[in-house]
Amino acid sequence: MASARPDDPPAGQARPGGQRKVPRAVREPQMLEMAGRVFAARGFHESSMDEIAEAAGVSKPMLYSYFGSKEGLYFAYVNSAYRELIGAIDQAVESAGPDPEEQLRLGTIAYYAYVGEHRDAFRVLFRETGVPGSELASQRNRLVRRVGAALEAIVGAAEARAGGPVDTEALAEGWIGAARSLADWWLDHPDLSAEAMTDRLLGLMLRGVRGFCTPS
Amino acid sequence: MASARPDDPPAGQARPGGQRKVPRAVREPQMLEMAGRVFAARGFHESSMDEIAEAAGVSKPMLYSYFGSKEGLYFAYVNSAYRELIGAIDQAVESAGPDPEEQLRLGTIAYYAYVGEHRDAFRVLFRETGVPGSELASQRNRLVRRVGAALEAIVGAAEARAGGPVDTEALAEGWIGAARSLADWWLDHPDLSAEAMTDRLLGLMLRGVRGFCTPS
Amino acid sequence: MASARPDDPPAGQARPGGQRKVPRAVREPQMLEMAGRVFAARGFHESSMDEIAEAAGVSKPMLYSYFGSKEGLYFAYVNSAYRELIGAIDQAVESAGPDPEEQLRLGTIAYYAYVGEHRDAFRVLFRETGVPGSELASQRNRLVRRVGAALEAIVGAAEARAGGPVDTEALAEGWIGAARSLADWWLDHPDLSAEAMTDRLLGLMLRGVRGFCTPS
Amino acid sequence: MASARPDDPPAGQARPGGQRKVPRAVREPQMLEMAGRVFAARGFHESSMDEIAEAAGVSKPMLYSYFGSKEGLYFAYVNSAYRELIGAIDQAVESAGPDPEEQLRLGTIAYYAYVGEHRDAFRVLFRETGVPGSELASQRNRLVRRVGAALEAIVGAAEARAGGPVDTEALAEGWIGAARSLADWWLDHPDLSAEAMTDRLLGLMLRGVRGFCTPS
DNA sequence: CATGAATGAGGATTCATTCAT
DNA sequence: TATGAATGAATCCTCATTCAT
Repeated sequence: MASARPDDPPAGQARPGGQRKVPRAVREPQMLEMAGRVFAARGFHESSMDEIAEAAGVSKPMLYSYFGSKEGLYFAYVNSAYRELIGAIDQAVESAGPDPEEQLRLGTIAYYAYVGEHRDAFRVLFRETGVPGSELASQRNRLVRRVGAALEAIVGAAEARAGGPVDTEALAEGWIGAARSLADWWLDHPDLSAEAMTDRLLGLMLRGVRGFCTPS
Repeated sequence: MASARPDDPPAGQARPGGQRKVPRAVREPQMLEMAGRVFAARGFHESSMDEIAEAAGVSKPMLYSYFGSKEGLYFAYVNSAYRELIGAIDQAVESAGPDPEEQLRLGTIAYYAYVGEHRDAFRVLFRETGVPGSELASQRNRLVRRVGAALEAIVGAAEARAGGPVDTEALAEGWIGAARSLADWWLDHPDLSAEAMTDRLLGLMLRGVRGFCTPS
Repeated sequence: MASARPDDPPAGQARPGGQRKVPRAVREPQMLEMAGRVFAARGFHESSMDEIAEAAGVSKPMLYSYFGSKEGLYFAYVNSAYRELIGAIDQAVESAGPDPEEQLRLGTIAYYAYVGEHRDAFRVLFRETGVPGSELASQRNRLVRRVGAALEAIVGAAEARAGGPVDTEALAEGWIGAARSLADWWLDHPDLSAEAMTDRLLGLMLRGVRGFCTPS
Repeated sequence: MASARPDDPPAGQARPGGQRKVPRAVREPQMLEMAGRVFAARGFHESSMDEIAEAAGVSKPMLYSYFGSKEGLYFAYVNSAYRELIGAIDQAVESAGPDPEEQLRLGTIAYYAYVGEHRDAFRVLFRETGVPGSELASQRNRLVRRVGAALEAIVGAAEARAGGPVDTEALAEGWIGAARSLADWWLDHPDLSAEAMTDRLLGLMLRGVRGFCTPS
């Protein structure tokens, strides 16, 4: 599965020498950081404790002494990342006034700001990695293009002044993401019909799509 | 990681006798079907060819002779599933008239119908499996609840007549899914600011959310 | 072990249609010939019955029905090759007069002529060891005895005071080893004739053989 | 192919307790030694890492951690053996005076002495071909060049009018082939000393080499 | 605190070989 | 006769995990 290595994790600053007696409070974040890079680059299963240990400039027994197991390390990383993300969002929301829409806007900015600054964390938290996915792109793209075409037709080529094709692609991605998540949720609430799910999705998204035609 | 096995794949009908000399055209779909079940239940990496072979009532060398490798098998399944899904959507879209919104509606129904009837395929195609995910739920849910609260506030508890809390949760899931997908797309188009991404997401979703307050 | 593939075996004439009902006397040599090519190119262990069957344009069960096993096929090939080689040498020796040195010379020419015309056979016969070789001993010994007889005649039973039969056998082994190595070297310097190779070998060895008669 | 197991490799001293924490410098030669026994007894392909590991009283992952792969282990063994052999020969040659024939004689004695004391190494080095051998070429060539140099000195650069370097190389190949075959034969007639073997080889070959100087 | 050394367990893959047609 | 389909049995190799220092 050589092709699955997206990009080798950026080698890390692993101070060669590896000081001894570094206090836990210092070493732990270092290890988490490097673990995150490796997890992001390789996915959970393709990451080996060996590589993480080396990247972090630590010996494997250290990893185990700190985190207990590979999963423990993974959870520790995911948790800390989630905590950071949610913390950032909470702070942004609090800094907003009482207007829920403003809260949503600032929270979303915080979300994207976090994603922009912590690509690795985002990859680990939200992206499907660790599955031989490269060849799936073509099929996935067909789906995106299908949806994109329909959305473009709705938006209307004429009115789509600023955006152009790229915009519609992003729209389609968002649409599919929402559809997927709703379906995901549906799997745990199976007492609804496909039509009901469709109503929900359209109810949520269609106005927004239409809105791109007319000035808000 | 014994606890990570979500639910044992439904055992399959693997006729113990395992007929010999079944023509290829018959055996291949059987194998794909069972492979799908196992992949859906365990994820790619946790699925072993041994288990798949046993579930399919076939010997491992058959799997290799038909699909070449574990990845080959995975791709074969994913491809056939994607093909089915896209085929179903295309058919639905064609059966719709020229109205793009109607196309979108029927396509979406087809999508959910497919998901409803092929849970395994959906899991393999769209769900991140194969990562020790169970314990992440709590964190993820905090995020959903944050968004859900904001959305609920917008929708207004008073006006949320029919939906109730579940609806808002679904809404939040959809929102997060869209946000995630847009972020995913952003990773490949990094020349936009976090604010620009936020504008996109709000532009797409906010109207829809608002719409839940007022009769469409 | 990709680097071990010296040169892909020359693809063979495997008639695509694969006639049915070909009499054994015709098919068997075809199969042996192709088997030899593959064995020579890959070595015994790296050759798969699949590849041989395909190269010979036959199905694997045919191979088994004719030769019983992979080793059976290998032995059949080696045997037939040895038989050819020894036959050629015998004929050359007989065509020589009674002079043992002339016999040796003509026999050696025949040896190199055979090697030159049947590179594959040479490779299989003399290059590969580390192979289920025990049963080949009989054939090999015939070759040793041939050479040994000629050498003994040269040395002269009368003068061979100290050495006795064992000595001549050792002599023959040494002779054959040198001949083999020179042939090996010839494979990489193919611009010499069989006669030239024979001159080299005789020039190197004959004096020594003669020397065993007279006090050094 | 049960009958193909010539003689089970001599079981080794693999202390059942298998000490832990043996330093690498100690364990590596142990492993090589046992690997050599197994390779000699079975040949490369018939030797399994499982068996070697067990014979060496080590776990398989150790083998891989030390040598990387089965081929790596094989090369490591062959290399060390070649180095030893060539070292012994070099030392003997240096201890000889300036006379090339004496050098050849002492070198040959060293060769047979080594073979007599390291049967396993000899078997692996010279019996097995048809083995991932490409990288062995360099070592083999060193041996050829050693012998070639001595022969060339005997022949005399001055008199070697026609032949040139290639000839000497062929001569050396022939010499080594004869030496190897005699050693091979010696393995089955072990009641001779290394000196006796040397006498035989020199008696057979030396006159021929000398003959290249003077018109026959 | 920190690690070099070691392993149990299991996974993907291949191949000689044989039915059933 | 001839073969497409099928498999049991290994083999190489990797990895999370743990002693002993």
